[in-house]
Formats: sequence, C-alpha cells, structure tokens
Amino acid sequence: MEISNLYKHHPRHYVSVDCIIFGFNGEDLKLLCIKRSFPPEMGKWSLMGGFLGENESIDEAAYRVLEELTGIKHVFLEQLQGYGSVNRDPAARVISLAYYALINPGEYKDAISPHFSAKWFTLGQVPELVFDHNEMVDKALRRLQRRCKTQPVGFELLADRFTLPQLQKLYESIFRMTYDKRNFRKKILSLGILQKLDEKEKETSKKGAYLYRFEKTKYDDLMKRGIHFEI
Amino acid sequence: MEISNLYKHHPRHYVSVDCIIFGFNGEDLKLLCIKRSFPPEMGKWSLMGGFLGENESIDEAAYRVLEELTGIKHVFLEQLQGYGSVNRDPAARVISLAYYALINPGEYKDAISPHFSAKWFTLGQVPELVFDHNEMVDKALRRLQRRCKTQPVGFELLADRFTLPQLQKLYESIFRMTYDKRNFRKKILSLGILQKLDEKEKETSKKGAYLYRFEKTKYDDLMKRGIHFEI
DNA sequence: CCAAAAGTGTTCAGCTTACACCCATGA
DNA sequence: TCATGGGTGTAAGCTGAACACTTTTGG
Repeated sequence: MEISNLYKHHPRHYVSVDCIIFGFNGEDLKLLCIKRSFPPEMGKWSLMGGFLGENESIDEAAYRVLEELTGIKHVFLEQLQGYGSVNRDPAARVISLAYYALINPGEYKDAISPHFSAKWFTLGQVPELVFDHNEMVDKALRRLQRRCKTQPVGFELLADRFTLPQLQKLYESIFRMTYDKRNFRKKILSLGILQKLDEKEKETSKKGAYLYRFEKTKYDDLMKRGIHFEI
Repeated sequence: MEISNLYKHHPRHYVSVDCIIFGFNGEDLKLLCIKRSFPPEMGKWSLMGGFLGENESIDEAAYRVLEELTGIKHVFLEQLQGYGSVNRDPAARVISLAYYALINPGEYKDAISPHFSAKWFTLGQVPELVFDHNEMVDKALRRLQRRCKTQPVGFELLADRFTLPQLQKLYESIFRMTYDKRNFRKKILSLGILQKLDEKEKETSKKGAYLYRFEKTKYDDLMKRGIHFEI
C-alpha cells in the first residue's frame, strides 16, 4: 500500500486552536475575549480561535491566531491540552487545542484588532463563553498559577522594567491572595534573578519605587544548576 | 448557510490518541510499549495508539485504545497534551493526543493482548520509539511526578492493599531518589489517608510488613476542606 | 504639613532532615 | 542463631509567617 494511503479508512476531523489570553493592567488579572460576529453562537463571547491549516504545526496555528487578534508575535504561549467532546461545537465535530498566552496589555493596547470586538474581562467577572471555553479558562488559570510558582513567567505580564509593588500586585491577582510586602520582597529578592535599576517609577506614588529588571541569564544559571525556585 | 456546512472550507485532519502506560512491579517504574506489526515504522517500538472515531470523545478513544491492549477499563487515565508537528508521522499528517495511564501490572498481566507484542521497559531503559513518542514519555513522567506530589495517584500503581515499604519503593522509583524510611512513614501516615490493616504481607520478609489500604473517603474530606497534601 | 505609598528586621512556630538501634521470623 | 527486612523517636536547622514603624515627596 502507498504510504500516503495507510490511514485512508480512518475518519478525519476539524482541528482548531483556542487561545486563553491573559493580561495584567497593574491591578487585576484580565482575560481577552472576542464577541463572535460569525456563526455558530454569533453575538456571544468567546475565546479567540481558528482552524488548523494543512501545513502548520499546532503551535504555529496558535501563534497565528494570537497574532490575528493582537498583532503581536513572540509572546509567552503554552499549550494546555486538547478538548474533544463529540458535541462541544454545535456546528460540527471539532477537536480543539487550548493554548494560553501572557501579554502585557499596556504594550499592545493599540495593536488589538478592532475587527473582533475584543474586550478585557477581569478574572472572576468573565461572562459565559461559548462551547467549553469557560472550562478552558479555569484550567488555564490553574496552569498559570502553577507555572508562576516554579518558573518566572509572571514577568511576561509586566513591562520590561517594573517595581516590586507592581510585581507583588501581579502575584496577588494571580493567586487571589494578599502577601506581606516584607516577606514578598525578601523571597523574591533572595532568588537573585532581579536586577535593581537606579531609576524610580513615580507615577503611582510621591516617593517613587525603584525599577527592577528580570535577569534571564541569572535565572538560566540557576536552572542549569538544578535549582527550582518556588514563590 | 446550513449549520453543518459552516466549516466546510477548512481542512480536516487525522486525529489519534497515544497512551503512555506506566506500571510498577515492586521494584521499578515501567513503561508498556508495543512492537509495531504494521506500517509505518513496522518492527519498531512504539506507544499504543489508535485513531479517533467519528462518534467518540477523545477520552473515550483513549480508554478504548488502552482496553484493546490491556483488556482493562477503569484505570487512572489523564490527558497530557496534543502533539501536532506537521511531519511527526511520515505516513500522513496526524494530530495526536497523548494520555498517560497508571496500572498495576500484577493485576492485569494475563490480560495484556499478545496480539501487539507488548513489553514492559524500565524507565531509563526505554528504547528509541517511533515519531515523537519518547518526547511524550518524558513529559508524562514529569506529569506523573507532579501528580504524585499533590494527589494520591501513586496508589493506582499498587494493589488494593500494600505495605509501606512497597509504597516507599514506588515513590523512590517515580522520583529516582531514596528516602529515609522513618521520615517517609511519618509523612505519609500523618496525612491520615491510609488505613492500617491487621494483616501482614510476608512474601518479601520473614517478619512481614503490615498491609495498608488507601481511604478515599478520608482523602476526599481533606480535599473538600481545601487541604492539598505534599509528599 | 500631611497623606500616600515605599521601604526595612526580627521573632516564633512548624516543618524538614539527619540519624541508630531493636524486633520478628524463617531457614 | 543469624541474616533479612520491618519498625520506631529525637534533636538541630531551616523556612515561612506574623508583625510596626520610618522615609520620601507632591500637593
């Protein structure tokens, strides 16, 4: 048998990717949703998604979908898992691969395509979404929490330079807790992966807070030596 | 447009499931592989897999594939993630959803279908597998380690009744470490989810070791009260 | 000068880790 | 009786959590 015909008796399926896009505005963790202007479920809130093409990997498809909405490449993007209930999409059988992305909304706010009627929702105030998208969001949040505990992905949600109070608010909104600022600073600085700058950010206070930068090289060193950090 | 025709301009893909089947023989953590008796890559070692049917969910497909090989239902099975590089399968574009399963090989050793030339490999001695299957196994092992740290899934790899030395060996083989037995017993018993039986297992020692049973109700109570345990 | 946010150390409790000897029994 | 694996307690160090006051400066 021709190699290309080996599987021809098996069914084929539509495959899509759906993106859970997280952002942080300095106060709350946010989710970017779109208002569907196309059937099925037209007019309802939804995650941004798209169908998998013939010649792109699923990761490439996720990046493409993300770029169609936000105009940006090179963001943190990680696959969650596949969703494949038979009737999850009323229009047809579709296997969807959920990805979650972390972006800094401030940096890209003008890039988000108006074509999709996108809107940021505070986590906890996310509306009912189509299909199984709410389930995906819940799972993505738990994954984000876990990632933030063992890897420095939180920084993806902040600008290049950030203050410790900003970082603390980010962690507090991700984990829906409050932390003692002395303990938080002690812990985060003890990791030795932040570089203190000589500059202060003075927009949110009169005194001003020192800016820091995440030092990827120091983090990579730690990882090479097998040290996993916890926050 | 007819709802069933909404997606007709999008490509469709073969979708498969692949199962990483872990077992524990009392000494080592094992992986169940099959020798492919069919193309492509005939004769090579592979994970057990199968194509997704028209009217089954991906979870159902994974259970079906697992049952075809092992003859068993109702085992621990969890999805890892999807794999979708364009050329991961030389025969055709196939999107695969990887699942990992935990079984107690002793209980099912006669049920494993001889049709697939299956063999248990000790982790660390797994041969080169077809496609991206080695990558899936690595990922599954890391997921298993994480699961075992926060949920009592290790018990899935043991018989209903087990001794503490057996349990310790299991954890040691999963995490490739050794533990101090006093500390291990203290920690595991302090969780309060094990029921000590009056019976001893005397096959591996003259003195005999007490048998224990995992008490799911106690564990569920803990979970309800929001206590996540760590081992 | 005062309101508002940034920055700073110490103490205590609980947990983790290290560590050594006796017990029961089949051969 | 002895070899083999099962079972037990304690002390030290470390980590995480609780806690209050001073500093800076724009308005």
